[in-house]
Amino acid sequence: MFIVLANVSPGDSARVLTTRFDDEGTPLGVEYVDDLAQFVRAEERQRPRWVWDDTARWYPALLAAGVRVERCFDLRLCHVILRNSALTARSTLARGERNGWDGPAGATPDDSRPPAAAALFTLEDEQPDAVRQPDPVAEFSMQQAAVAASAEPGRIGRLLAAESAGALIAAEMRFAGLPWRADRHDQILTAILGEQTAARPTKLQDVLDVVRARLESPELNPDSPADLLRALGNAGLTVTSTRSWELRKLKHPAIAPLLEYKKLARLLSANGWHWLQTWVTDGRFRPDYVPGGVVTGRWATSGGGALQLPKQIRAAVVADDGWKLVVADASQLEPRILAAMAGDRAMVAAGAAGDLYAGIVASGAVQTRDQAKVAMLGAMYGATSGESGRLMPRLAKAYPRAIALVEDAARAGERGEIVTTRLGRSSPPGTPARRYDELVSEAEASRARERARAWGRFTRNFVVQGTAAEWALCWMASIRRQLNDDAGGAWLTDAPHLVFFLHDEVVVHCPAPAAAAVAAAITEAAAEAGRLLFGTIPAQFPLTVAIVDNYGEAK
DNA sequence: TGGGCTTGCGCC
DNA sequence: AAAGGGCGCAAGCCCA
Repeated sequence: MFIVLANVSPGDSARVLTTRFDDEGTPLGVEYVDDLAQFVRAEERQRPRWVWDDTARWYPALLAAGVRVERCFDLRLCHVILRNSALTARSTLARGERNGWDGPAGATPDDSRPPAAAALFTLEDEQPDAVRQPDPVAEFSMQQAAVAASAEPGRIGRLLAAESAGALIAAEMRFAGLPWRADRHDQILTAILGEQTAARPTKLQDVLDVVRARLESPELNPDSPADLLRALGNAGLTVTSTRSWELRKLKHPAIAPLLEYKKLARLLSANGWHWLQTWVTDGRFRPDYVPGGVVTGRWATSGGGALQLPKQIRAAVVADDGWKLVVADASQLEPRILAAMAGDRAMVAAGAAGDLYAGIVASGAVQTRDQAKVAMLGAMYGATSGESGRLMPRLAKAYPRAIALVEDAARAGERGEIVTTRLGRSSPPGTPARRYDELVSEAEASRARERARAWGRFTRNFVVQGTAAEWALCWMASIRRQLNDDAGGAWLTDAPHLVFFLHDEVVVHCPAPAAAAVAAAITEAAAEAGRLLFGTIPAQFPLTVAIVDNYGEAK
């Protein structure tokens, strides 16, 4: 059963119109609801799929009221997938004009945004009302039709379910928060940066003093690339940028302290006391996850930089008393995804024993594990030069199917074609290839070729990164389902629950006695995700699982 | 003063 | 060692 939720009017957020459908899409009736939380709680016993325009708009209030939902269908996220997918390209939805459902999250149809702003999200002026108040029931029907008419309804349907489950998880993780000990964080900062002072923390100031002395630039602002470049030049050091890896090549007594300064300054500005004060409250870090925020299907975050949490401060993530953190990450996920989706039996076999890179070495394709890693990264990112570029042909010889898959994706992108992940997420349209001899100058033709190659590198990576993101969504959805099944009706934060997600890594916060069972569930979920995406292909997705008191202990 | 751009670097 | 994919954020810079 599906239950579609819609606001009755823009000005009345309390009253909700609910429309019920059976599994075949037959409407069963409508009902007005004034206490949504109570309604949802009661209906959950029948395990409906809740259909709404935007999980981030509906679910936080339900969670705050103590209500969880098991399944949902996020119309906005699903619309974007169906709009672009090659599997639904002929659907009415994909062929229709862009409308309010194509707008960014937050520009929801019936929020209080003034008409002028809403109009920014449509290309058509004649239907502003339709844009501001699109009908979720009509949209839902259109999406169901698009899936049903798809050449691969199973795949695209699985993707929509996984994407929607991700939206639920994102809201729940924000609600629960990542356990964060401000006192530990402060200790880490003080140990590395020194005591907080009005100007710079003491250790940061000390190392800056050394840099200024050795460059004989007492006024140097090290945070200004231009100023730093000037000072380096005055000291006889010729560099074109102030990037760390560039500076590392230089021989000069100022370089070591300068690199040290950069490292400390980065910690201070990105995750220092100011960050702590801004993002951590009541012992929890609550980042704003944005499911589907990256074109490849990866999540993004908005504010707090949760996906860039430096290893230096992860020790501040501490389980509550009597609780543990179960930290799991998928080893070498992207190359394994590539092997599986290409059906490259040799590469799948190379990963079967545990370390994929060691397996590649054992096959004789390259000499060392480092070479295997660099060559694989080059294959997935499109390296053209350096060691990575040189090793690629050897990889192509040993694993022709895997390499052909990424090469084909790159060529398609260069021609301006779209590429598609395992479950059916397609890349945005590129620029159609132009005939270079039509361009007026060789310089212009050269720029056009480079643009095409760059887009090819993007599409090459898209199929791998995007399919890995699908695997991760399925993995996480399975973890959530198992944890929920095992919770015995306990509230979200009273039982094991997901608290963090980082592309190929999850953290579950759980009572200590449950940790071993949680680890087993996470492991089982990885196998299930592999089956969901790749069926009987015997690809392994091994995990590194750690049961720890703080995140810093994991790896 | 504030918006938009660039630079550099953290994560995968 | 430093070429190749995807991001977000802070600070400096530039200009209105």
